[in-house]
Amino acid sequence: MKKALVAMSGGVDSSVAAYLMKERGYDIIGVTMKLYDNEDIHETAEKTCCSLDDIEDARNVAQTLDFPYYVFNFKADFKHQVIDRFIHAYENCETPNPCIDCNRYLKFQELYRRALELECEYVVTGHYADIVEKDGRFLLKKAADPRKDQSYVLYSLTQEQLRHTLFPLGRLEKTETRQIAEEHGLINAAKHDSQDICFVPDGDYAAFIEKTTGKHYPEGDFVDTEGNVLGKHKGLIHYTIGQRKGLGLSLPAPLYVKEKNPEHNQVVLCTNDELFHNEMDVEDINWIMKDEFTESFRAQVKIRYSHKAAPALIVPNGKKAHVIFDEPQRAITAGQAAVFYDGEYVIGGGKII
RNA sequence: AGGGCUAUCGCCAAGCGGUAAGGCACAGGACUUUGACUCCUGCAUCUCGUUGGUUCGAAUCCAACUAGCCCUG
Repeated sequence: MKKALVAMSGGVDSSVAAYLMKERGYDIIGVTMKLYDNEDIHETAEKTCCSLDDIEDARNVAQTLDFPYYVFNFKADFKHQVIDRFIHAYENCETPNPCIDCNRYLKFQELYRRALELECEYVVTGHYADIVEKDGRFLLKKAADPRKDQSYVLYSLTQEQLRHTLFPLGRLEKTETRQIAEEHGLINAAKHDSQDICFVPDGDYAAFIEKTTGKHYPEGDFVDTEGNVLGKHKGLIHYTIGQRKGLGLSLPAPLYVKEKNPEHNQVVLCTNDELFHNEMDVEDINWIMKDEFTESFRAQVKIRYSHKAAPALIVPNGKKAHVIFDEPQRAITAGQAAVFYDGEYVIGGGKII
């Protein structure tokens, strides 16, 4: 019997993933990755992802479905691979996507390694995405439910990882997932979807960074594109490209963050129209469809999780690429992931510079 | 010291005698496995600098006062 390790967050999705694996006849082990303690994230209440409640939910599901369940301590890896990268990105005036790092370094790297140690052939998660094999190559494909598709956050998966990963929910609609959970008496059938950064439950990521590093990020000037000072900002880490809310400025019209200037510790503001650009550079690309691309090609490109993929010309150069959109895109932001699609398939993706 | 102008929500700003537009900011919610964006709702009523007056009725007219700005000496 094939063995699989199911990553369980305590939510509905991964619980149903476990159920489906069991139904397909796999010998499964459920695992929750303990990513941090509440004191690590400056919280006292137990109401965050991977909290005791979530672990209890996952354990409960494992009991209901009758398979072994463990909690693995990934605190050190999470700190090193996710939180530290998150903080460094903001300190470098980039805007990180920690979920992507968590997938890349924890779920499909560290957890996969542990799976091998446990002689599991597969790592299973509750992501909404699909993996198909074509001519010996494993391709990452969008989920059937376009509203839940998570292929964007999985672009970093290598051939070896894709070969050893299963996404049982890839062909399901979210409503079907909840229905299955309900039908089989899973305790979290009605549990709300997770959202926000799991280690910043109150959403105030800047406060999290300041508490964690103990640093103070100095105040500076808001300036317009002409260099006129418009007011004081609270420190560069508080802002990201395209941001409107929280500037605290009252002006005749809304202004948005155009760019951050670390040399002068300034935040440059502009109108919405001035946020659109049609070119960008991407680095650290993981190519999925082929080992490498040498010719320019056309693709649809997503520049943030909830972005409608936009048509563009990709000019590859090894692990980097220059991207030229047909139509200018709003607030192209360094640090965010750019993922290239060929229809339903992920061609590859990398980090916007 | 004279002369002129202006005083409406935290900021900007409509209103010109008939019973307080709008924008920004802010708050809450929706959306969302990232940050954002977006959308919805709320946000001046012993109220329109103060005090009086005219009027059926005043933020809107009149007077005085107060404050700020400008000009002249």
